Amino acid sequence: MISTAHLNREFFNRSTLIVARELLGMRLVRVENEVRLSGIITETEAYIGEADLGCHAHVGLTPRTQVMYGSPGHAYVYFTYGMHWCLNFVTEPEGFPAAVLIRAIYPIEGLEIIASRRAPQPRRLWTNGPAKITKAINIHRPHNGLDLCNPNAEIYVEAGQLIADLSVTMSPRVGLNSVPEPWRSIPWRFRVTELFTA
DNA sequence: AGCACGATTAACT
DNA sequence: GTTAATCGTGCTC
Repeated sequence: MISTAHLNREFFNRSTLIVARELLGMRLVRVENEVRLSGIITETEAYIGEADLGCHAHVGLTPRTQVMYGSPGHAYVYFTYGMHWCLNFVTEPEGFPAAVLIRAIYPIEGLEIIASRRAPQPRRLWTNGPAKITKAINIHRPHNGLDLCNPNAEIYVEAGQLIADLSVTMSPRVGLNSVPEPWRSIPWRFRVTELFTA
C-alpha cells in the first residue's frame, strides 16, 4: 500500500534540487469540502534564490515574493498572464527564497470533478501544465502561504512510489524566454518519463 | 498614474 | 508554427 504520511517540514528544508527530484512519484492532495482530489507528481522545476534570474525572488523581497522567504513547507501560489494560478512548494531554510513549481501530475482521485473542470479536454491534457493543475483541483490566491505540513491543510503531499533515476529526465525550465544565460538553460526541470515501469 | 511584461493555455493557420 | 486572452506586479515618471 502507499504510505499516507504527510511530508514533514524537514523534507522541504533541504536543497531545492533534491526536493524537486524527490517530489517525483509523490502524491499531491487537495481536500475540498472533505473530498480528496489527488495525483502523482510527474514534473517539477526548481527556482533557487535571488541570484537565479529565472526565479521571481530575483527582484528581492516584495509582497509577491515574501512567502518564498518564509519557512519551508508552505505553498507559494502566484498569478500570471492575467488569468492563471501556479502552485509551488517553498524550500530551504527560512530567509533563503526558493521553491519548487509543480508542473504536472497524473490524476488519481476525484477524476469526475477534475474532468468537469477541464472539459472538453481529453484526459491526457487535464493536468499536464502548472495552471491546468490549479484549475483542475481548484487552487488559487487564498492558498498562497498555506502550511502544507499542517495535518488539516487543504493541500499537502503524501509519500508515494520511488522513481528510479533511469525514469527521470532533467532539462531546461519552461517559459524563461527572456531570462539571461545560464539561468535560461540550466537543467532544473525534472520529469518522469516512465511512470509505471522500472 | 502609466507602462511593459509574464515560471500559461487554448485555439488557430 | 502563431497569437489572443487578461491583470497583478514592479518599475518609472
